[in-house]
Amino acid sequence: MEIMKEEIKELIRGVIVGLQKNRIFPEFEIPEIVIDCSTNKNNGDYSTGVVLKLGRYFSQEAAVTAITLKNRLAKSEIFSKVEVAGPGFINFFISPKYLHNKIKEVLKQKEKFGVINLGNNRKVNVEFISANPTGPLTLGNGRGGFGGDVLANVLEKAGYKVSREYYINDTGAQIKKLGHSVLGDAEAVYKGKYIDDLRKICTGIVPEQVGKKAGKIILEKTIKPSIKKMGIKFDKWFSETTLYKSGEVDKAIEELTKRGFTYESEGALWFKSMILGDDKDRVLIRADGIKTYFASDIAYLKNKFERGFEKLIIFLGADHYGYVARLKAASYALGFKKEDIEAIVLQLVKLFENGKEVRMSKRTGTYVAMDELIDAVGLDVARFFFLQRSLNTHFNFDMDIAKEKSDKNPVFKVQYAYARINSIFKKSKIKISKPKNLELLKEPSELELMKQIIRFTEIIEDIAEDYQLQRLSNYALELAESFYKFYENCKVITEDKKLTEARLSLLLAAKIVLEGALKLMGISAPEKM
RNA sequence: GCCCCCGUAGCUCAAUGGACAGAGCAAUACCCUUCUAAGGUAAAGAUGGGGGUUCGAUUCCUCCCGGGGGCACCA
Repeated sequence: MEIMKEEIKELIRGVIVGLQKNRIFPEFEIPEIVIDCSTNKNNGDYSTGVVLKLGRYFSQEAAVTAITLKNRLAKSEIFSKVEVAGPGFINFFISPKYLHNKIKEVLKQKEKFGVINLGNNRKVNVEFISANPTGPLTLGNGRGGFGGDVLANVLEKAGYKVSREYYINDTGAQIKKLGHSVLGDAEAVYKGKYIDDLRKICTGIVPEQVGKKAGKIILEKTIKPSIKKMGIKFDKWFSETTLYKSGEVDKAIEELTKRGFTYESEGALWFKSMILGDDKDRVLIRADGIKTYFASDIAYLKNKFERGFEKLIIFLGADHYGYVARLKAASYALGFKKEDIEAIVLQLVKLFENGKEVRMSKRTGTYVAMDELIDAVGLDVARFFFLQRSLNTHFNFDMDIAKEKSDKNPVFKVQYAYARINSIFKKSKIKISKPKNLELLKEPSELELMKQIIRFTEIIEDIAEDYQLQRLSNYALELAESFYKFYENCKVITEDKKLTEARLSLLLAAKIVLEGALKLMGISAPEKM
């Protein structure tokens, strides 16, 4: 299925080329043609300011040039009207006939509607959460969790072959600290009831061993159940320990050395990350012989690329921001491309409860775990709440509002629309499998709903390109709203059998897309509410 | 000191460099003998401040003012 914006883009490009051939337009390299989805209905459904960008190639005013372009474009069946406005915008009004055809496609493709081939089946690895197995998942982990999961869903829909991966830091300093904490000795850092509980099960005297045991229990009994509760399924749980056991860490370090990217200083082995864009060089092997977390991370990076992934998407907490530069440096040093690593940095989630900020820290034992949040507000609300916000802004989560007003949460607005559509189908007792009499749909609210339905593919494309997940929740809300307006203005079940069938056909398309959007977000689509 | 993120309506958040800056919650006035009122309609309400680039800036650059986070032989 072609994306409407792309279709318009190609059309414009073709017309410009034609005008150049006929020497009506001068020769110039055609810039990227940007199609805007108009916010104001008076400005058409879509618009472009491409002529304004071409200004320097024309002696006459932009508006005059735009008119020439417009006259050619107006011949297309896609539009019912094309007009020039303002300084030289070209506004497009999508024709009902075109919309009817698109709705036909939706009914034909059903749940496959929205699938595009942007990814061309390329393998992408999405690594997210990857929280240390030292305690329950926090709201920050939740943000990354939902974000990673939904991005993976969208990328799949956009034609990528996606693998979801969780990296388990099951060795090293954090595990040792966990061991101390469980033992309750002077070097303990983590506190909380779960540590006290672990103390009863994990006995021993060596911190590393106790920590490993405790980490395993936390992973299996706390983290994995939480993730299941969050509605996330990982394709792979990757253990850091295996990188050491297989000798991959040593191999990675060797390779960096072979390529001339390491040096020794003060008894430690350093990686020359500074010449590759990092702030400073980084230690791979400490003076005491212990390899750093960064060393195993490089091995992990290498491992991922060697498994055939063309792109690595990594979700990082804001506190790991500084890590991006060195990861990219390492990937370059190993002969991979920096651009193939895409780091998504999550800004912090702050929690407010009873009007006050709750400082979240595993170390002090004061935090609200993801589990508690889901128990309090439900998975659908939790997901929507997180997904509405851009990942790179600070996010204040107000527990009081989430709890109190949960029945007014926008997610219900979307689900309610879905439930209502179902209700209408139930009442109508008419089964629609093929589109019928679509040409009868010409009310403004009907046309608007159709336009909204068709935008789904654009949303998929946009997100697959810029990873701005909040587009999806916004879209779902807009689609729901279009449905409500249709619902208010157009009665579906009437004496007019043909019109009833036409409107049911439209509703079926709306249902398919609404369900598709909710599914991408991992939110349920209830038959009734 | 250096680096990153943020500052938009009373609150929480949107807005691939485009036209009149959108939602939800809160507040105002209407609409249930009508396919589910968790809905609709009407009105009200915002880009921290100064420069700059541009035909056009919430968006890009710069300075300032606020808030947050990084700058380990920790992970």
